[in-house]
Amino acid sequence: MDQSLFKYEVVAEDPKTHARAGILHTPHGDIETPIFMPVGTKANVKGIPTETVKGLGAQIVLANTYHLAMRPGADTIAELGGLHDFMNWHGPILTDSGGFQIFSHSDAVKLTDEGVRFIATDYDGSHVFWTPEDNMEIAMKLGSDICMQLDQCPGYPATRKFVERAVELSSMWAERCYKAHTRDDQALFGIVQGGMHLDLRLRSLKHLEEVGDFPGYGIGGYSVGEPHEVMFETLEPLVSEHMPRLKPRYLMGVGNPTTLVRGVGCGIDMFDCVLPTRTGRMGTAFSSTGRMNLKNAKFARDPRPIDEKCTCPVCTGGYSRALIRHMVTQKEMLGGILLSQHNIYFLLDLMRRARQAIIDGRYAEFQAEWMASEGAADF
RNA sequence: GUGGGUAUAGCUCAGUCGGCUAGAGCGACGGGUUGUGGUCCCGUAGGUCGAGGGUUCGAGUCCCUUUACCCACC
Repeated sequence: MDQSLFKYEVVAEDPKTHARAGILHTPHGDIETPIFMPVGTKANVKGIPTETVKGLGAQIVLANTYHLAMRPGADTIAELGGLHDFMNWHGPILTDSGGFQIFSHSDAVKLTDEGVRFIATDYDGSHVFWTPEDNMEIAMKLGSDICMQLDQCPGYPATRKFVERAVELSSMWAERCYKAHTRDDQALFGIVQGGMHLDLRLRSLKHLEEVGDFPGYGIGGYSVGEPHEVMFETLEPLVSEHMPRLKPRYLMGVGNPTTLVRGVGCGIDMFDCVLPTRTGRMGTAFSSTGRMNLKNAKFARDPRPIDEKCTCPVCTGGYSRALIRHMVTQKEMLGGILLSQHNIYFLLDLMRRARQAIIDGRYAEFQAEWMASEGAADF
């Protein structure tokens, strides 16, 4: 990999917290951090056209190696010019490896040191065996700007022994991914595991640093069922005291608005989460006054926008709570689409404001204001 | 008018030989969802079993009367 294509610059550091603002360069554009990355697992952010995703302010989107390898297949995408052309998104793309699917499909997965065998029960039930090398080959065919190593993500609760083995396996796979990954215009991030044990987290990080010079680090295995305080007990010291300053830090799969604000305070640069789109499709909206369930009867005759303080296209576009409630309860697809857009904008805007606060040197105040606000109450 | 059928939750319907506090799906109401197995998951409310009488230890269930609706035939 050509490190010069993926330079990470720290633009500002907050004096009182560990928050920092940065720029991550990629071959398809620069990313201003901290950033929220909308999830587009199967080559689209569910329900939202790419130009709209861009219009909401997204700078980078996710896609998923496991799902795209199953359908339509890595060769098909490569033949069509790669993932950017295929999904009609010409900005930066990050692909997850399929490590999370080892966790979420755990009853249809066989894990060995050599690799992972998936039973594709969500497709046609066929059996697929992947080594870390196979996984890198797929990622390189897809051609995302950033790909993630294959890893094992333990759930919660988990025994220390189980988490320890996941760290060992993920470290071994990190080394194999690192050696197999040869594409210059694509960055490979290692992933720190270790569950809720700080010493295992540090061991995992140390392994990765011994493997090679990763251009960035994912932090996986959080938000898998543990209470938020349990997460921050180890996340805060891990990130603020031990992770290299000049590498981007990506907290995988997180999360809700409050966790993002606190995560930035710990020094996290990148987040992704299905929460805004999944809960949006089911009728939930983020707002400055907290979580809203648009299915609630109290919105049936409410002419106001979802969030009166929100400047997103949905809230400024004339869509009332009453209409959105009607669409969601009647299972009209536009309801979930509009809520997904609003929720994505909400997190993107939150991170934009967080970045400005860091640049202004007042992130501690920003975080305190958020934590005291109604918006933080429900999360 | 005659014969037959139906009537149970807001809706569509189960309910065994008469036997515990009458169920389901949908709908309503509320909650959930964290590197997308998601039109998904969990919970709550809601009944004079058309009405009246009878048999029975016990009736949504059996008998009689009655009302409404449906079908067929005059």
